[in-house]
This record gives sequence, structure tokens and C-alpha cells, in this order.
Amino acid sequence: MTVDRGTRPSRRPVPSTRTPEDALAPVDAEDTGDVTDATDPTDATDPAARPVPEATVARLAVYLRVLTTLLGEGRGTVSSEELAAAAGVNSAKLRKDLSHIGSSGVRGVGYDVARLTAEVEATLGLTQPHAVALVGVGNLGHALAGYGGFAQRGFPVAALFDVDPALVGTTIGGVEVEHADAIGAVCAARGVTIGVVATPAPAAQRVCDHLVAAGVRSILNFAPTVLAVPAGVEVRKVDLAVEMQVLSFHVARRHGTVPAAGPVAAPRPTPREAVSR
Amino acid sequence: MTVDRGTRPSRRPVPSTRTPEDALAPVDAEDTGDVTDATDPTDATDPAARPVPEATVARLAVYLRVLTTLLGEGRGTVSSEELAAAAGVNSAKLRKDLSHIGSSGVRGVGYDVARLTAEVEATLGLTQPHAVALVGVGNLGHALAGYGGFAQRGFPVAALFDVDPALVGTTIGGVEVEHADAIGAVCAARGVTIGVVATPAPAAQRVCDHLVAAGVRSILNFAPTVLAVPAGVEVRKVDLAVEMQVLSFHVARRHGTVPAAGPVAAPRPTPREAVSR
DNA sequence: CAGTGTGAATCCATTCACAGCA
DNA sequence: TGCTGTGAATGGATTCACACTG
Repeated sequence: MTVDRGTRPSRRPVPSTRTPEDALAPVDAEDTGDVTDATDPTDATDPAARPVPEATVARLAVYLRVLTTLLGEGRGTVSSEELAAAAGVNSAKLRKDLSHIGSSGVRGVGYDVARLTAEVEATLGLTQPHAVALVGVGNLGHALAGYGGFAQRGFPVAALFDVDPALVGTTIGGVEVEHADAIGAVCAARGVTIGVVATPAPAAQRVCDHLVAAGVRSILNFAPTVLAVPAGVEVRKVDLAVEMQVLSFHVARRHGTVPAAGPVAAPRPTPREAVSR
Repeated sequence: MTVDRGTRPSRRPVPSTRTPEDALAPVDAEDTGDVTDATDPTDATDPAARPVPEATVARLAVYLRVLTTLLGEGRGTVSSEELAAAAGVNSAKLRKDLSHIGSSGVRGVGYDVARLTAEVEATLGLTQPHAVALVGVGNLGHALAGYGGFAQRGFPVAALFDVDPALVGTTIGGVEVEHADAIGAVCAARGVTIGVVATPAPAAQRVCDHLVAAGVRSILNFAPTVLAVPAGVEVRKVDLAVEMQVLSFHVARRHGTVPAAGPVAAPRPTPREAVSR
């Protein structure tokens, strides 16, 4: 079951000269959350390259948000220091991140906001819209569907699904809710590339299978379950329970195991300060 | 990063017997993410260092979910291999994770489900409830507040806040929505330890400041902004846009510039496990 | 034996420090 | 002179492999 690696990966592939403009190459997935990816080493279609690390990709999205704001304010350039502070990271990390996408800032000056914005968007594949299908229009799903941010960000909601007869047929944000049995046909027909699963845990795997069968290779999972997917399909997970429990861990660690109401560290308001490190 | 190593972590919690009352629980989920924390190394209140790595903590929550299910099925023991498969990680990682919390499995047999469940809960600080305050009862916030999973998981929603006059005074899930101006007083009075920010981006930082001033040291941020907090306060971020963009990146990477022809058609049964039910 | 616990090796990410260019 | 781009150093997390034990 577990992959048996045996090949001795040669040391450094040597970045060599990065020629192509948007040389996007296969990267491996795995992040601090959960990415059930499965990049296959036997992939012959990759001209070999070592681009954008996973951790960097996630931050690029954050940089993009800041850049968008700056662009709206009419800023012409930004220094790595300023952009980094706004994004909550240190400047060295930001510069290294940007170096991965082959950006070019101007020494002594900084980065051209407009240009950098375009480069980041291109790297993230945002130059073209990605049709999204959302399955599960319950409590959370409804909120997600109603939230207009999707379309504005280049992720038009192309389809909504549920199994509840009371919901099928209704319209949310201009999109009609269809029965989950139609996932396969509808997603294939509308060219859905990203699927969002917001169903109860028991139904998640089944829904996921249908999405994958319809050709969807990227899934965002809100259901509290680990989804099993074939190689080549990427799953990112958003789990509220996990987040809360991680915070719980830190609360507990903070004041030992002793329950509240103690002479524990004073809940001083504390000063305000810039983003750490 | 931070963390002052030094003291020998003679970790040995063992919180006696604990009631497996809140075992099993259908829940919903949410989030993922990035951690914009600011752990303070100068913490003098806790002599015992922190043995559990961050990455491990996040996975413990996942293991716990699986364990809860197993417990509900009446399983007595599990092997690292089985538990790992169900949690979507490899067995070596799982064993190392568990070794950090000082768990003890039985060689040749596996782990005692009930005991391991208790140990993980103790490590995550779930032996006592953590009062939660949710700020921003709009689209998403309302869905989160209405979702009953919080209380069942040991995170009772102690307060709801918003600034919209139309919402203040209404009741959601038995909790009344109060005006955001009362954050300080209410949180302090009700002993809130975890704050959830679900406001629009512009209001997030202000709300965060109020929560911190009220003594809240752990915050879950759903707003698309980087929150600046003083040292000692931990912030975990859940950003939908970031998740979508990361997936976008992978979609783009997959079929470079050329739309995929359509390789894998059927959902290949892969690591299918048995977490269902 | 089957399966845990863990040192050692490896891989990935962050940080440092500075050369080099506008 | 100021700030980018990046080799090198450091640190954390994952994987391997195997000694050891119920």
C-alpha cells in the first residue's frame, strides 16, 4: 500500500536558467493542513523543474489581497518590507517567495504594484475563471453560496446541489439548486473544475466520488471526514472542529491544566504591536 | 521560531478517568489553514515546555474524530496502521505523533481506543469547556452560530455580537445577539477564552483588539485580513479566498495551458478506508 | 510474530547575511 | 544609498528502518 520509494533522487536538480515566461511545473502538494494529493512520479509530461513550493502558493494568495488593495489606492510601488508587514510575514520570506515566481522588483526601489499583481495572478492561474460546483446547501453551504465573494474573485458558482427535496429547485444567488444525482452530468457539461463539499460527513465521500467521476480534480472539503481520492486529485480541507481544538490546546498550554479563576497570568490588555517577526 | 526549550518535558498527563460522554458526535466543519500566531517565549507561567509540535496538534484533532467513531462502534483496540489509514496519514507519522503525547500502545496489539481517546482529549485541553464568543452574525457568522456542533464539542457559544441594529436583540441557537460595543464587558464577565471573528474585513482588526483587551488569547479569524495581535495571542486563520486560489494554482499547473483531454475517467478506488457510518 | 517506539536520515521551509544592481 | 535576489545556515517535520516487547 505504501509507496515504496527506491530511486535515489539526485541531489539538486539545479534550477538552471528559468526560461519560459510562465513556466509552471509540477510541484508536489502537501501543506500544513491536509492535502490528500498524489503526485505521480511516473509523470512523463513534465519537463522537469522545481517551482513554487506549496507553502509559498498559500502565501501568494495573501500577498495578492494586499496588492489588490494597494492597487486600488493608486500605489505605484512597494518595498518587500512594507508588503511583508502587511501580509504578516518577514521580508526575507516574501522576497524568497517572489523569487520563486520569477518576479522582478527594482533594486533600491521595490516592486511595481501593477506588474507584481499580474504576475501573482498568472502564477495562481487566476487569469481565467474556474467554474465551481457546491454540493450541500445546508447551513454552511447556503452561507457559502450566498456569499458573493466567489464570483468576484474569479470563481463563478456554476452549480449547486443537494438531496433535500425542499431545497432542490430553489435559487440562491441566481443559481438553481439541482439534485445531487445530476452532479456527474451537470459538472461535465458546465466544465466545473473545482468542487466544494459542504455536506454532512456521511455523504461526503459519495459526493466526492461523483465529482471525481465528473472530472473534477480539485476539491475543497468542509465535511469533517478524510476523503479518499485517486491520484491526481487534490483535496484541501477546512475543518472547524480541528481549528477549535488546536486553539483549545493553546489555551490549555497557556494556563497549565488548572481551570480558570486563578492567579494565573493577568489578562492584561497588552500593548498593540506590529505583526511579529 | 519561539519556544524556549530547556526544561525536560516529563509529559505525563494522565487525567485519571474521564467520562466519554461527549463521544461520538455528528458535526460540521470548517476551516483550515494558516497560523498567524505569536507564541511568546518569555512565558514564565508554564515551566513545562511544550513537547507537542504544532503540526502534530492539528493531526491529533483528526485522530480524535476517528477514535470517537471507533469508540462508538465499540472497538476495543486499533493498530497504528488502521488508525493512520482512517486519518489519511502514514503509520510512522501517527506513531511519532502519539509518542509526543506520551501515549502507550501495546506492542503486538495496538492502542486501547478508550484510553487513547482520553489521552488525546487531555492533550488538546478538551477536558473542560471553552466559552466561545462569535463576532459578526452576518452570512457566515449566522451559519456558524446556528450550527450546533460547537456546544456538543465542548465549545459552548457564550456570546454573539454584531453592530447591525436589525440583528442585535435577536436570538440564534438560544443565544442573544448583543452589540459589539459590549464585547469587552461581556467576554470578561462570561470567561470567554476563544473568539471567532466573522465580520467583514474592515471591522476585523477593531473587533480583534476588543477581544484581546477582554483577555481573549485565542482567535479564529474568518475575515480576509491579517490580524495584528500582541505577543501571547494566537490567531488561526480560515480564508476561503486563499483556499480557492491554492486550488486554482493546482488546476492551472495540471493542464498547463492546454485543457486536459480527459485521462482518468472513472474514479479509481484508492485508499478506501472505513471511516464511514 | 505483530506492531509499537524511536534514533537516524531526508526533505521542506524559514532565516540569515550579503553580493550586486538601479 | 537602498533594496532586491539568493547562497548558505538553521530548524522543523516526515520518512525510514529496526531494535524490542507483549
